[in-house]
Amino acid sequence: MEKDCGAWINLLSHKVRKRLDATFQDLGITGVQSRVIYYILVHSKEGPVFQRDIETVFGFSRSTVTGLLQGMERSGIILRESVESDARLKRIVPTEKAVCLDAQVAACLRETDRLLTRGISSGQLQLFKEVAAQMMKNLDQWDQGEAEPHC
Amino acid sequence: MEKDCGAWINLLSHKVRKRLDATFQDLGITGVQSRVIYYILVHSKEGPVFQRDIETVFGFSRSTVTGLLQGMERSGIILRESVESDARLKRIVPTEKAVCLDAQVAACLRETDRLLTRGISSGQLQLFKEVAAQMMKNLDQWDQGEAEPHC
DNA sequence: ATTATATCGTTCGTTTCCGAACAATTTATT
DNA sequence: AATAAATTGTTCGGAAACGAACGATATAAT
Repeated sequence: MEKDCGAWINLLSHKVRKRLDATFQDLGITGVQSRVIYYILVHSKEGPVFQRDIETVFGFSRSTVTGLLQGMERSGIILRESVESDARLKRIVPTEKAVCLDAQVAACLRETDRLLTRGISSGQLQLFKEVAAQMMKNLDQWDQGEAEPHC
Repeated sequence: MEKDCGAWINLLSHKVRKRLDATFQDLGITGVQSRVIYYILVHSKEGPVFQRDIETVFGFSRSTVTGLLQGMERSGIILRESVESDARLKRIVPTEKAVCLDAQVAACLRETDRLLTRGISSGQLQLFKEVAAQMMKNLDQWDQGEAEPHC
């Protein structure tokens, strides 16, 4: 029985998350949180980061982002501040605690990526990313269209 | 900012699941359930299927499989029967309802895979799978070893 | 035979994810 | 100016995933 592409991707994704969770357990944050906090740390230097940025960058749904950030606020690694210029928005701000984790988080993410791509040439990796990008495009196109006939 | 491999994979995985969920909504089953029921339908012809088979094939944890199958039993697409020869095991049996869905499920899974791989040559796809396999091996190796230094 | 070990499934609490329905606010239309 | 439409975030219920701790059973070791 041939395993389809989706199954491959799902399985791989689980394993990656599992590894990330284990890696960051000592730091008191989860794998997904590590990615989000890293993004916030990097981009809040350049300008304000809002919830909807997390949505678009990570491809999470609105409600997912809400829950995720609530958890992170509870853990004390971010704050969510109201914005005067637009009352709908909330600015995501990293706390002291998050800034302290910065170097460690970055190192862990790099290390995990190194492990993941062990034994894979940069050329192969490049093609892998290209294929992944194409797949993403395919799914997004369908998502936009939405009107395609169900099978 | 370079997006790391894990992020790519996670994002892609979500989108695939989303698409599968939407596709199977009309049939009253979820995306993951569709994969599992397909596996069961195919393999229960050859011999009994137990929960642990689902574990190994899909890479899910024990508790995940329990919950998944409980949901499927509640939906009436499978039964879980005790086995006389070994009281620990439970045989997973597809119901009438599941058998009726067989062709549709198979078609939907194929269709989703077709959409996913649109615009990707079979050579590229082959390499994609090889890279994914290597990544899986890398993660499994670490999982076995476990003793590697945390970053 | 008894004890130890391994296997299989359940339960519990938690995180991660979604869609749908909602409220509040901003922007566009007219 | 008033109404319509779009954007942002929340809440709710549920599915999908995990680890840890547990009980029951089967197999191995002594």
